[in-house]
Amino acid sequence: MSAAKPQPRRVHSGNRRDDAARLAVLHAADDLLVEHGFGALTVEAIARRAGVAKQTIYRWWPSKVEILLDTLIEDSEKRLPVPAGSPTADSIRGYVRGFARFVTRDPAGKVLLALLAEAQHDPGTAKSLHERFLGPRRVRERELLATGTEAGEIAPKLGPDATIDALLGPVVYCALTGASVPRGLVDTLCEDLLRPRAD
Amino acid sequence: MSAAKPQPRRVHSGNRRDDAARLAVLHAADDLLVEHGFGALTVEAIARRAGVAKQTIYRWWPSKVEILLDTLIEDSEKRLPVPAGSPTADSIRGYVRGFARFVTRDPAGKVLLALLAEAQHDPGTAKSLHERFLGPRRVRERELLATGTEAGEIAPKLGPDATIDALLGPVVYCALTGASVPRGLVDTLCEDLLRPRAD
Amino acid sequence: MSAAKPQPRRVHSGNRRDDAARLAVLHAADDLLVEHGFGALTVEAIARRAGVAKQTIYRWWPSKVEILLDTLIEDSEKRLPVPAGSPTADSIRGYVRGFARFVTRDPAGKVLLALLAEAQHDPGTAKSLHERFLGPRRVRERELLATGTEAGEIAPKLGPDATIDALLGPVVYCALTGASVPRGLVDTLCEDLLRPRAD
Amino acid sequence: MSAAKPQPRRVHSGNRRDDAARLAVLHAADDLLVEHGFGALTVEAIARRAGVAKQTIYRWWPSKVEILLDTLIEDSEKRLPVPAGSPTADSIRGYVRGFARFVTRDPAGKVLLALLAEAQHDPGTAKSLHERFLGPRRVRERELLATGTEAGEIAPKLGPDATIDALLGPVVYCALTGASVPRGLVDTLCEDLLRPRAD
DNA sequence: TCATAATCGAGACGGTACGTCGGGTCTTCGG
DNA sequence: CCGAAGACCCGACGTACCGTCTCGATTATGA
Repeated sequence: MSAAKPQPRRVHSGNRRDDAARLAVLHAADDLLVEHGFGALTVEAIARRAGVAKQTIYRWWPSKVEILLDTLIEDSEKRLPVPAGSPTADSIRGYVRGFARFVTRDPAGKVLLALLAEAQHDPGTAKSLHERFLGPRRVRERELLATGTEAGEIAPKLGPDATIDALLGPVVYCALTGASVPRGLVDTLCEDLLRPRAD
Repeated sequence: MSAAKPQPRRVHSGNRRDDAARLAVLHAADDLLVEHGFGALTVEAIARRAGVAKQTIYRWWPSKVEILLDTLIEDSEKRLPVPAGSPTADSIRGYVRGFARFVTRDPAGKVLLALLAEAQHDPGTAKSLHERFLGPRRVRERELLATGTEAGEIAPKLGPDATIDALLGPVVYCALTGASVPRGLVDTLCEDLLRPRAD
Repeated sequence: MSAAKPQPRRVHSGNRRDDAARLAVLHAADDLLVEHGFGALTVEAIARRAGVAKQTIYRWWPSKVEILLDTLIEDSEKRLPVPAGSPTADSIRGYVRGFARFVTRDPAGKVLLALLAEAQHDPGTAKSLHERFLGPRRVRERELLATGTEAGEIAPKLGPDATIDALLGPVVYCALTGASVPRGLVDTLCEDLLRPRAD
Repeated sequence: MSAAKPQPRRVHSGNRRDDAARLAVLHAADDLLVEHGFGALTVEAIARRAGVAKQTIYRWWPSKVEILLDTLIEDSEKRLPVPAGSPTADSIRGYVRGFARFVTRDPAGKVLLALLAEAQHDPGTAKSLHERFLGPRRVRERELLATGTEAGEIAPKLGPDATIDALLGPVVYCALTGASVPRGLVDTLCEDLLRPRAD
């Protein structure tokens, strides 16, 4: 590091999309959200922080919401995968517990909350969030329940969507209100909703 | 010269706060939110629509969020009161059903969703929402459960906050994702959570 | 002074115009102009400083300019009277010297400069300034020259208005540009313009 | 679809300053001053009239005063240059006459009067006006007198600054009071002040 | 080999809304 | 009726971002 070169200025890759710029944007967005909240998440601030021109952002993302969706999708697939294969009652309960942890403690969970919030303010966000995150994930969650039911691991008394809403809803609501998820809540719901009465 | 009086100009009340202006602001905010969404809810737009000077808004409300809170508090007390007196299992279930209707179909419910959303973006909103709406209402909801439990009407298996989160959370989550509350969801939850297994 | 009475609140006189309020306004205007410049001279600031309601100002003065004109007229008649009676060449020169002092050093002179300036920005000010100050004073100055000429004290080579403009103009210009009046300027002009060449 | 191109929208020049915007601002300011006076000369009005964003004005000018100074400097150098080279008594008198015309009849002269006025209200304006207009011009005027004196064309009886103030002051004063410069005033002053007594 | 084409940083541009300030009008209330 | 107080509508202030644009430089590609 020489003092004579204060800005080593990341060199870009010519003709092709610059992946370094892409990552810089994603991380800048993530960091700004976590550090200063959604209010500080302006395109200008992201560009500043990422050391990127605004135009570079607008070239690749239609809005800051899509940036957040990109990070959310990547992170959630790493840190909160929907269990595949043949689930057990335990693994399903584990997923709900993981969801609670994700949404209340993981920085990436803040991104989901922020997008869920922004979706209330802007229909375009709602559409994107459903198409790119909520919808696909819900499909896999339904498969999870279906496979578990077929295998006799669980016997939900409600329909699949109702069951999922009943399990995840309280967790999300707690996160949105800044509360921690009360101890026992997830387990009780899993027992009540996934086991038949005559268990 | 008579026709040259183009400004009938609402007359205001001198030294005291002008209640007509107050109501005009509240209604304008409500209308704008319902008609064009939170994104269009700027102080300038409210002022324009209400026929009021911006300064009059800033004089009485620190932010547009407080305007919405004012309307939410007024409306929710009219349209979704927490049952007082001695509750029955039925009246408690009725409250949860009413909550579902409020939050998915009542225009005033949109205000709650918008504020819950904005609270994710701005800590000040979160604070106000808790202090002025969520907190006081939660107090009354806890009393509802406590009275019902003492009277032997219900026997919740979870703690009061967990019970309330488990009942209202799914409803709020459905509303936030734009889904309607699945038929049977509320009833099933009430049965499971408010009655002991061996009922 | 008792701590229990923080505002001794000047008592007003009921039915008649309150002269204390009138003076408080005039002094407040004067003080604000001298201390913080014309930019700080708002009606609100005058009212604050004078401990007077805005309406009291608007009731008696059509604008802050008229307030300044009131003080200017009062002060200039005290501190820079146009010599009356039978003038000598010396007394005329003394008047011009006095004018220079007034306009460059006397705080009341700042009021004249401010009004002359404001007259460039606002035709109403120009009108008032002429009607209430410049015009009447010019009348007396012309009389001064006329009487002096008749008495043989002076023999102006230019017409009366031209002479006055030529004598006072440089002084005003110096004041406006923040310069002091160069030594010898006034005397030389008086000699050249009031005495015939072959004197 | 072809006629659907309603925005011909002046195209701007990318990374560099848009000269069209610069000129639009200068002309808008000039026009507003002449048409509606300094009172109507708000940044918002200039922006509106010039078809320019407010930010574009604030980007390049610290205040509306500097806009006026820009136009004044440009215009005065075109329409009222200080004679260069070797002056004659006639060319010097011609300059003073030109100054009188400029300040009483040329729209650009109104800009000078407005700035001189605003300088009374605001020290920053005074500073700028001196540094960018009055000072440099005064330097050239002193050179004019010095050169003329050396050449024997004139023999001022007063110092250079006093001479200039005595020549221009009356003209400016007449302009400020809305009067026309009395016939003979300029010529008489030039004769008296630029020629030695024993002429 | 070298023109072409796409990307990048930079940042000017026309806009909209922000929250504040002062202007001038009005009404209430106490003396 | 006067004066203090202060709410009201209005419009300008100077700032922050929006999303679009043009620039000049950089670099991989293919004629």
